[in-house]
Amino acid sequence: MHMSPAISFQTPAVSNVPMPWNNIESKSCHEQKLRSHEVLFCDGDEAGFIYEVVEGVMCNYRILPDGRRHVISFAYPGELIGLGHSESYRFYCEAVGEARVRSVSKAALMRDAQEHADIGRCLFEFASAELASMQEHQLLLGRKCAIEKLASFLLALAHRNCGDEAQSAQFQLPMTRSDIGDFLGLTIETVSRNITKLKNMGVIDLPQSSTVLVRDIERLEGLAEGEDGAF
Amino acid sequence: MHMSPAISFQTPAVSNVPMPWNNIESKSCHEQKLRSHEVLFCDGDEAGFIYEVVEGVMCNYRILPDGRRHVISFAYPGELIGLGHSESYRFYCEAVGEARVRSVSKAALMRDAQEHADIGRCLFEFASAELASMQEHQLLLGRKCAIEKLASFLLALAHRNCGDEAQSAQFQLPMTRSDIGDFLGLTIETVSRNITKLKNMGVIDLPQSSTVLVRDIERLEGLAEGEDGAF
DNA sequence: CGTGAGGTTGATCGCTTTCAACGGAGGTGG
DNA sequence: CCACCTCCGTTGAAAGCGATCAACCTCACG
Repeated sequence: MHMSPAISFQTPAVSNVPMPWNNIESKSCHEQKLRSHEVLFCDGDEAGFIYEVVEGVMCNYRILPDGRRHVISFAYPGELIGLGHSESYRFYCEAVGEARVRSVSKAALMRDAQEHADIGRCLFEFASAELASMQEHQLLLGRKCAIEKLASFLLALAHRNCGDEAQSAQFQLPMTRSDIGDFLGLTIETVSRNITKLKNMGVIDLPQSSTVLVRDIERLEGLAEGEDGAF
Repeated sequence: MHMSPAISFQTPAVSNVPMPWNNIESKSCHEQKLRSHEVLFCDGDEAGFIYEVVEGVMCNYRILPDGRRHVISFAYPGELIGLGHSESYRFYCEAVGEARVRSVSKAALMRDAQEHADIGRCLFEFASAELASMQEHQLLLGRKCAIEKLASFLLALAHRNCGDEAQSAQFQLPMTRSDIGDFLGLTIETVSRNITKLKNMGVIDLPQSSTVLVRDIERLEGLAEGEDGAF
């Protein structure tokens, strides 16, 4: 039993177990298709729905008054968006590429949770898993240097896309360098430089700028945890 | 209705509403007293309990293999510790000064949640509120400079200790500069320098090194949000 | 072929860290 | 009672890392 939080992805697994409310609330559930960069909801919008990503990748972000942006998380298929909001959403949510999401009315969900305790429990489990991965991400933001951040990020994507056991993994980076930078607390230039550095070290390869091939996953793991990757 | 998450404290309020399980689970609930720096639980311990802080301040932190430390949150009275863990705790928890906590068996709590939907819902609300404040803290860690971090931190403490409406607020800093640094992603020296800077700017005063008096709360709010405090 | 967005690379700057010394408060023992 | 020690906080000087500014490259698209 492994939960898939929307927030961050230090927790690798993606379970395709159907959500428990699928059977119960199918009538208040409906799917929508999003174009690239289409906005699902804005900071301040009434938070009426919780969303499950069906296909594609969603990006949750906030913007400071002076324009600085912070990407809170990327949400992959099977993950939930919209937990942790009360009356109104506290961040923006948009599609990174084309995407599909399933919306569930929050009111209906809460009503059902009163009768079916396992729904409430399931929501709590999701929220817990999300908390866990956010704690991991806080550590990254507060205490890791640039190359450790990149290594951690790529490692998490490798696990998410290719499973935990894969020795060499190839996957896409659907998001821009700017998205990555705003997620890791870095600038695009620093992201680019350190990806290049990892490539020059032989840890990864970049067939295209949006395709990553992990060559040495153990080394990547070492770097992510801060094993002196100088030279 | 305001929740009090244990994690971070960008959400100011502390409600002293009794937890809903107090009436139901009083038998599996008991209080313990902690000396200064006494450890409540360790990273890896079996996560059998959820704790409510009754008195004092608790500190949740993690340690990287190479010794770097990251403080996830400080928990004040009325707040919960131990949400977001599955089988085992994923961080250390210790008392900042002397403290008292009330422990609730997680198993008993989960069992009761199956029968009383409002308990499950309440836990979910707590977890949601915690998520919200962690998102705020992520923004701080990823995108704010040192003085903005300090201003945000002191502002949050002022609200927590003195209420939202107080014009000038005085409060204690029970934690060390090292704790603050590890919470904000800074070194002790940078913490010290920027507290001094705020003092020299006339925004705060420091009767003792562990007592803060906020002189100009609007200026502090401005700095916390990044209104160019260079001048 | 021109255009524009996204990505890379180089040079320089500045903020935070690092290293180091000092000061004050509290506790202990002579 | 005072010397001494340790822990915590402050301050200074220097170094380093990531940010900033700027140029160039690449690719998709009209």
